[in-house]
Amino acid sequence: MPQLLNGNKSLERANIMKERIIKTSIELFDRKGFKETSVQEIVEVMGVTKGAFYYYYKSKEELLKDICISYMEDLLQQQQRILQDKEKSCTEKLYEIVYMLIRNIKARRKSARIFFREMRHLHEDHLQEIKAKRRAFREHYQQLIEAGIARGEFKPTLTPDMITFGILGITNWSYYWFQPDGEISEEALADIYVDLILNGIKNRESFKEK
Amino acid sequence: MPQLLNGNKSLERANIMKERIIKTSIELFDRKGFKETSVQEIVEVMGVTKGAFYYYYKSKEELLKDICISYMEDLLQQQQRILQDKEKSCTEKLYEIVYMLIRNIKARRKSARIFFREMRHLHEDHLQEIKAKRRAFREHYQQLIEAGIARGEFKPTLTPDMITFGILGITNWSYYWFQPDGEISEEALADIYVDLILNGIKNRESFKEK
Amino acid sequence: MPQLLNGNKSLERANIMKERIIKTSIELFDRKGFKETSVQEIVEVMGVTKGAFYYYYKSKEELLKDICISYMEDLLQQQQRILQDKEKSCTEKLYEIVYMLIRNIKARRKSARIFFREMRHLHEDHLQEIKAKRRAFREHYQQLIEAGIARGEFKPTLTPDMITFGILGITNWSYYWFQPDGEISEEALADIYVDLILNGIKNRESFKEK
Amino acid sequence: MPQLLNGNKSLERANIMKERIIKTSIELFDRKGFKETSVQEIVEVMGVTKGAFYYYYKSKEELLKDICISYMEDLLQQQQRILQDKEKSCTEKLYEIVYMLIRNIKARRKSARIFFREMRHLHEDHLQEIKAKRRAFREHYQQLIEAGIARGEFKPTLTPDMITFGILGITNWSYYWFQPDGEISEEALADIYVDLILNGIKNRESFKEK
DNA sequence: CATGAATGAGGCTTCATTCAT
DNA sequence: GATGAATGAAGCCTCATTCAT
Repeated sequence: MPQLLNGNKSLERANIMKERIIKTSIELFDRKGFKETSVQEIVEVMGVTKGAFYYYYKSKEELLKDICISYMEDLLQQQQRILQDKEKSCTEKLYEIVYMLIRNIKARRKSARIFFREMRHLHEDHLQEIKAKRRAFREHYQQLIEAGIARGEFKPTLTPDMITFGILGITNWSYYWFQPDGEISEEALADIYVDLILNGIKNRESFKEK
Repeated sequence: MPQLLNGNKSLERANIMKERIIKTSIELFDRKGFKETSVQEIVEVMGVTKGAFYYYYKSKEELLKDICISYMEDLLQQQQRILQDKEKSCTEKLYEIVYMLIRNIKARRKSARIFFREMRHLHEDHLQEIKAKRRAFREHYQQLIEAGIARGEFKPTLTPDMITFGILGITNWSYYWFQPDGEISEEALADIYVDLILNGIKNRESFKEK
Repeated sequence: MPQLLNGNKSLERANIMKERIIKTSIELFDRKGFKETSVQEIVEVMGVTKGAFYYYYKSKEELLKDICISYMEDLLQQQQRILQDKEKSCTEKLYEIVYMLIRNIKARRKSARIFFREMRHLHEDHLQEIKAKRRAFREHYQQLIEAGIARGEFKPTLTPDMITFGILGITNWSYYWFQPDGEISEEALADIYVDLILNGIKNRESFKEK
Repeated sequence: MPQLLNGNKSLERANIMKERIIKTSIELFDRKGFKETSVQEIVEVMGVTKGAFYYYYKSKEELLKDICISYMEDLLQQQQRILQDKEKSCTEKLYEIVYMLIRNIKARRKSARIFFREMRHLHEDHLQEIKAKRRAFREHYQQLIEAGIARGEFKPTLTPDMITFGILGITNWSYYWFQPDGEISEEALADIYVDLILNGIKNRESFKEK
C-alpha cells in the first residue's frame, strides 16, 4: 500500500506547504487583517495559484482556525510546563509565566494579535473550541493566584478572578506595543512587570527618608 | 441661501442624523466588525436608504473616523479634567483615571473596541490624527507617573514608560471582559486595580505571622 | 411618504425588470440547463451588469424558484378553473385539462422543462412548497378520475392513482417533443390523446367485418 | 509486449474497473446530477484517486456517454428480441414491450433518468449517436403500431406517430414516480397500462345498466 | 497502473459608491 | 434632502484536467 510506503513523505510535504501558507498569511493577516487579506494575495506572495491553496485548506477560515488554535495550544503547553514544576513557589511560577508571555512576543506577536482581533471570524464550533482553550489558560492562571494566596505568598484579600484579568491585561497589552528588539530587553520588561504585580508602584520608603 | 436663513436649524438636524447613524453603526461595527457591516445594513436598521447615508457621510470610512476620533477626544477631555486639578495628589489622580476608564466601559465599550480593532481601516491622514491623540493620552498618563515619582508618591526606581503601558493594559483589557452590570461594580473593580497598581499582590503580612 | 406616492410606479418597474430577467433566463435555462447557465451570461444577454441581477434576485436559485413556482401556480389555476365548472361531465373536464396542457406547451414548454429537470437545484424549503403544488395538481386530476368512475363515465375497475400517472405521462411527455407550430395542431393532438385515453387503440370493429 | 501476453486479462481488469466507475457514478449522477457530481466525489466513494479515473476515462463526459449509450443499447436489444418473435400478435408484443419497460425500472431507473436529464452534456457527436438510437427505438415502436393497424388489431384511424409518443409517455413517466418495491407489482402496473392503451377508460357497460 | 499536487478558468456573490430623479 | 436602481471591482471557492513521479 502506497500509504504505508510514502505516506510519511507526502504527509511531510503537505505539512511543509501548509507551514508556508501559514507563515505567509500570518504576516498578511496581522498587517492587513483577515478580511482585508485575499486568498489571491496570499498565493501571489507564495508564488502559487489559488487552486494550490484550496488543495491544502478547505477555506480561508480553516486557515485562520489553524493559526488561532496552534497559537493557543502552544501557550497552554508552555503554561502547563511551568505550572507542573513542584519545586517552585507560586511567585516563581508567576514570574515564569510573565516572562514566557513577554518572550513569546518575539516569535508570536503576529499570531497573538490575529488571535485577539480575528477570532470572531471563526465559525461557532471552532470558536467554542478556541474559547475553551483561552478560558483554560485563564483558569490555570487564576488557580496559581489562589494557590499563592493559600500558601501565604499573596495577600489573602485578593479577588483572584479580577486580579487574574488585570495581570493578563498587562502582558496581553504588550503584544500591541512592545518591540522585542528595541532598547529594553524581554527579561527587563518581565522583571518590571513582575515587580509591578508583586509590589506595586507606591513608594514605601518615602516615609523613612522624610 | 438657506444656509444663511436656517443654517443653525439644518446644521442641528444634520447632527441629529449623524448621531443616529453613529449610534446604529457603533452597535453593528462592534458586533460584526467594520468590514463585515455593510452600509446597506446600517441604513436598513435605521429605516432609511443609502442615499441618506451618503448625504451625511462621504464614505463608510469617514463614519469610522468620526467614531474613533470622538471616542478618543472624549477620553482625552476626561483625562484632562482629572489632571488639571491642583488639589489632588498623583495617587488620587491615578485612582480617578482608572475609575474613569472603568466607568467608561458602560457607555463606551463598543466604541473602544471599535477603536482598537478597526482603526487600521482608516486612511493614513486620519490614522495619524488619531494615533497622535492616543499618544497624547499615554504621555499625559506617563507624566502623571513621573510627577508621582518626583513627589515621592511612587517608587523612584520605576521605568515610567513601561509602567504606563502596564497600567494601561490592566484597564484597556477590561473592555474585553468586564460586564458593568455584572456582580462586581465599577467602583469595586477600580479599587481592586488601583490597589494592584499601588501595592501589588505580595503578602507583606506573612512575615509577621510567622 | 414616498412609498405611498410612487410605490406603485417603482414596484412596477421592479417587476418589469424581474420579468425581463425571468424571460431571458428561461430561454437559457431550457437550452443549456440551470447550472450550465451563468449569471454572467444572463446579464450579458440582457445588457446589464451582475450587480443589477443581484439587486432584483438574492441568488440564482431564487430566480429558479420564481420560475418553477409561477409555472406550477399557473397550471393549478387553469386546472381549478376547469374543474369548478358544474355543468360539465368528467369526460368533458378531462378533455379540457388535456387540451389545456397541450395548448400550454406553446407558451410554457421551456418553463415546464426547467421545472421537471432543474427543480432539484432548489433548497429544501422551496422544494417542499413546489412539490406540494405538484402533488395538488395530481390529486385534483385523480379526484376527477374518481368522480368519473362514481358517475359511471369511467370504468369501475380502474386504479385511479396509476391511471392518473399514466394520463399525466402522455401529456407531460409532449413537452419534450411536440412542436406547436408543426404539422399537427394542438386541438388535433388533444383529440388524439383524449381518444387514446377514453377508448384505447384496440380495433373493436374488426370482429364485425370478419 | 504485455498487450500480447496478457491482453485479455488486463482488458478484463480494465472493464471491471470501468464497471465500478460506472456503477458508482450512476448512483451519484442520479442523486445529484452530472454537473453537481465532481470526479473527486466519484473516486472518493470508490476509494481510489483521480489519476485512476483518468486512466480509464478520458473525461467525465466520456463516462456519461458510456452510461447513456449502454442504457439505450440495452433497451434496443430487449426491444429487438421482443419484436423478432414471429409467433406473437402485435397486441402481445405491445404488452411485452410495456412490461419490459416497467420491469426495467428496477434495474435501470437511475440510468434512464440520467439519460433523460443529462444527455445534453454530451458533445455533438456523441449526442447524435445516442439520439439515433433513441429514434430507432421509437421508430420500431411506431412500426409495431402500424403493423397492428395493418393486421386489424389496432384501429385504422390512429395517427401512429402521435400514438407512439403517447404510449411512450406513459411508461417513460413511470421512471419518475414508480417504486418497484412498493405496493403495486410491475406485472400489475404493466397490465393496467396495457389495458389503458388498448381499451381506454370509458365505461362501455354503463348503457346496459341503465 | 496509480498517485496527488497543482493549474487555470470560471462561477456565485457582495458591496461601496454614484447618479438621475 | 432623499431615493433606489445600477455599476464595477473584487472576493471566495470549485473543479476538470494535467503531469511528474
